[in-house]
Amino acid sequence: MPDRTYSISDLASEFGVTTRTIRFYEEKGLVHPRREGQKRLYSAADRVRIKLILRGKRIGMSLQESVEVIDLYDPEHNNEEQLHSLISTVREKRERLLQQKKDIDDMLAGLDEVQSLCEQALQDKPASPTTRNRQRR
DNA sequence: ATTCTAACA
DNA sequence: TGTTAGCA
Repeated sequence: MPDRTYSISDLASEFGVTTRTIRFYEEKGLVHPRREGQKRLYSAADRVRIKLILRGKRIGMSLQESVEVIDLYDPEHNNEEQLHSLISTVREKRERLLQQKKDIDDMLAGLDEVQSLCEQALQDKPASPTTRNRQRR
């Protein structure tokens, strides 16, 4: 049954998002589920597409960026122009991640310093009565 | 009970 | 995106 279909709530609950989020992606043209009257019917392919979009979101990609990557799986768009576009996107993504890594390392260093000062202050000061009570247990 | 559209926060 | 209203 590889041709199973999913309701919008099926996918929403599976991916931990609201149905609004999935409809929102459709508004943005990220997915085009087929309809059965008014109701949306998502195919296994639609499901994968949404999964990839959410993954891209987690690693900081914009919805548009995710679409660019996802479209590579579509033979129709594997032309030279698209590939150049993707290479450009990947390069920019790499630069952004490196910058984030630097910012995180700097902040981590700052936190180490603060923690060190706090521990130092506790060590140089005699334990308060309440602290002694906790230590006794 | 579910889903849908539309509109507003 | 969340929420909410009013339908089907």
